[in-house]
Amino acid sequence: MRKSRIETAETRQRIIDVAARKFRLNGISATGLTDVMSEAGLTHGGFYRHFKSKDQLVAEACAAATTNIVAVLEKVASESEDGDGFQAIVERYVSTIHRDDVAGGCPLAGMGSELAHGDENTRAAASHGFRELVEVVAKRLDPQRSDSTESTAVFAVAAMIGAITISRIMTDSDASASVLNHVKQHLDAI
Amino acid sequence: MRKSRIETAETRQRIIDVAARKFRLNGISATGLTDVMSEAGLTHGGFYRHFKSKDQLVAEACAAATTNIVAVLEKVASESEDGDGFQAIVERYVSTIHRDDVAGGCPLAGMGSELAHGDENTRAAASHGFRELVEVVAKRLDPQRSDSTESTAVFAVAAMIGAITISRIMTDSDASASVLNHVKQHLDAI
DNA sequence: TGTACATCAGTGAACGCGCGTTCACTGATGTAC
DNA sequence: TGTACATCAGTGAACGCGCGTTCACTGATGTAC
Repeated sequence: MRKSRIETAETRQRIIDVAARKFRLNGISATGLTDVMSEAGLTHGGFYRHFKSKDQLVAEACAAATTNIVAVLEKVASESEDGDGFQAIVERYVSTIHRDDVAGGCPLAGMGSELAHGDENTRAAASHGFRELVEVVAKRLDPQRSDSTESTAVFAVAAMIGAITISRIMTDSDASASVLNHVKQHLDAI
Repeated sequence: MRKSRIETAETRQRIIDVAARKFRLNGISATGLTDVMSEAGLTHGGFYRHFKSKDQLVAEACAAATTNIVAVLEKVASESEDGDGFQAIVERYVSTIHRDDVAGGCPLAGMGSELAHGDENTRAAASHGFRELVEVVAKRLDPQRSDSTESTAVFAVAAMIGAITISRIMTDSDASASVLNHVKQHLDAI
């Protein structure tokens, strides 16, 4: 039954990707390893050939998810034809598309409150993700970065994360979209 | 063993209060009914004399927690001696004190991502809490409220919730406090 | 106001279930000669 | 390059445990006369 090194690496990556989606979609505590493994096409017993604990998977899934959202925003910004790219980032992040794509969205919004209860490595991965997010935004706010650019970027990212978190809680879909629009408008005015 | 109507009502309230604290501190999924009941001084079997399910408790605990944070901010604003009260609200909400008081803090920050997975009643309670929060802030931004005041308040509350969420995730305590300070400064400038 | 009975808050055991984790086993892959 | 053996990815059963929920029972409270 042994698999080749390439297959093993692919399997490991597949587990991380599935976990990253499930944790965001249903929550970390609410997602079982059996769920993750079966969606990755495996039985749960093999999990510990790849990770030493669920906590380790959580940390790696968090890192993978942050890397992904940062790459998406980087791409969106660099492809934007007019402006500095900041507006394009906001347009993408603070949108109903992002709100409705929980499994593929920003992990800081999708599992923010649960990440606060994570272990050291998980919180470190999430912290690093936040810093990268801030950097992407800061770079687009002002290529010659200063302390105040950094500060503005922190503020913007906090508002973006808060907006998506709230928009996913709200029961009224229109009110939810309206929250996103208000936040978008204020961010554009920064 | 039957208790008086007054005692029954007190017990019910005690369960809600304990739950509201535990859910914020450790997360909703991660908190068991046995935990809640034993901290309320009861055995777990009696739970269903007061609530028909855990979901119902989650919804009521969420409502209780939002009512509480709104009252705190209302009080802080009305007691503030200078300014319009908005600054006092920001000072209180976006603080390391709030960051470190997870069990007694804002439920939208403490269990935000988990509330998005809640049932209809839970999400309705959380949505209502958000609207109240926005109203408290809007009232202090401008007593003669307009649509744009409302919009600014939504933006401010989103940033506040995002800031506390992030500050609790970050591993570096100084960096965490610095995020709060940056957000606080930008909100004060609104 | 006093008595007889119904109600029901709280107890503690039990339910089925899924959790994270461990382990003996399998057989294909990787390694050493 | 070919063979012999060690490694180890994945399987499937099992572990102890805590979960949400149910239930028979208890005895003090509430109600009806």
